[in-house]
Amino acid sequence: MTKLDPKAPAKGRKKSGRGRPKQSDDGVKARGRLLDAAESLFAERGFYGVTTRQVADAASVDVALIYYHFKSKSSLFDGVFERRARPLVSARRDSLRAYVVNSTVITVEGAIAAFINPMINLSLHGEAGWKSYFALVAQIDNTPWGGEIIHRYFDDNVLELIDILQTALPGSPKKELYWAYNFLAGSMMLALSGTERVDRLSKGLCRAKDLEAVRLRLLNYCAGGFLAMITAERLSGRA
Amino acid sequence: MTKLDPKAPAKGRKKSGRGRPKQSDDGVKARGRLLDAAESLFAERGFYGVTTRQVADAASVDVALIYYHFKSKSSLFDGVFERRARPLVSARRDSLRAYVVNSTVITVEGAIAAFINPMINLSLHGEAGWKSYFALVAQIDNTPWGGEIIHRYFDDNVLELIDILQTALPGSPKKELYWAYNFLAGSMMLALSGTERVDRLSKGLCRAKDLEAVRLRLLNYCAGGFLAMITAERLSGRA
DNA sequence: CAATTTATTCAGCGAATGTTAAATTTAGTA
DNA sequence: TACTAAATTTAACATTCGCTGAATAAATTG
Repeated sequence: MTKLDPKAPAKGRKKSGRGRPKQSDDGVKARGRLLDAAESLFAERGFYGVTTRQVADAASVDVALIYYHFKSKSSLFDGVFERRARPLVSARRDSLRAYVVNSTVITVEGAIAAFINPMINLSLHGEAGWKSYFALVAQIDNTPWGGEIIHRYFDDNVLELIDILQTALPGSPKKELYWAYNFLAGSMMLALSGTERVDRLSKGLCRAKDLEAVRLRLLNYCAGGFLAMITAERLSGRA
Repeated sequence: MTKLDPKAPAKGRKKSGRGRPKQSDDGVKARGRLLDAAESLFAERGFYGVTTRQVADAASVDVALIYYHFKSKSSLFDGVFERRARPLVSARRDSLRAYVVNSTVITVEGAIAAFINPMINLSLHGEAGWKSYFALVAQIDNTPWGGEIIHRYFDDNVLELIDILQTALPGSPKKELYWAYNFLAGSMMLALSGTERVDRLSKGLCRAKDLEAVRLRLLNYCAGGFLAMITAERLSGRA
């Protein structure tokens, strides 16, 4: 296999000395730099593929500081995850509710757009770390142990989406909506993972980083998939 | 976070003693047991989350044997991946070609079915290790470093599928087919990952292990998505 | 100003990691 | 049968791992 080179320790830091640093150190506090570094590294190689020393080096800080600000490697991971989960969940909840309030007709396309647009917008126009964050979420979402984290933070959003979809598709069994959402989630996460599979497959014709291209197509694809699946179920022997 | 407990060393082996074992040892050779154990563990916790000693213990064998049969942990991983990639790629190629040869009309549904059915069939009716294997593929597919492996083994299959889809949708730009495939791949991998996200989300109403339910719905969903995406593109300003 | 709290580095601990050399036992071969 | 090859365990190696206690310096508080 050709896994990422754990890279040279990257010892380019300035470690000014012992003791509490002067306030004007460099604007960003060490705690934040640790979260940023951890986010980026966990997104590249996953939780187990990153050592605390690598995080500390990338943050230009001593390892021990990780155990001061967070109390373990696991808690550092939790910190990374939580930091962006909260605003993301809020943004998505707001987007879904705004759609319901401001629309005269609730459509599948509209509901899905309200669900995925906050993520695409954050990845496109938010702080750079959001891209790493989505790559991290995409990874742990396809992991057995990631389930608890994903559900704890994101299920509320999803259940709200599904309620709205049921308004758009009255009479369709919720079971079908759960299945369809699961397919949507897989597509969306791969699209936001930053893995650039489609670039290589298409020899550069498609570019995964072009999230506007993704937004348009993912919306059409998922809405069409929802409708086709529901229609097929309705035509068959009603489960 | 609540990651999987690396578990007690599971020291339930019988390690018969030093030297080459008698032929009737237990039917399955140690090399195969190592591949099985590694497959299962890598699928649970990923490459970095598993130690060579854990693999050896699960295979009831000494660590050093890993370095005798494979030459490193990385090569063990390669061995795990290759073992099933070859038959899977063959099965899928055969399925796609049989579909083209035996059908009077090529449809999107038919092509997608020919592509996904071999995987679902192997997971449902193949040797138990196939489930672990698909979980592993799902994981590394959403990983930055997994790209090289995924492409090396699976791109041929995908390009063949896309060629067939273009027969079913004459005049549609290949670019759109690459995008649509990418969405399909995300859904399919999450569906085969064994993560049971949908079980928890739906509070047991949907069961991820029911791959017949997945087969039916994934097919309708993806075919509908393909057609809707292509149609939307055709209606808009032709990219 | 003195005392305390906060934020940081230093130095290292014990355990675990990937890996290897050597010994040992059986299978295959001349 | 004697010799070589294959398959396994034993015992270790150097390195890295997550983590901690102590020292130190600045900020805050009274």
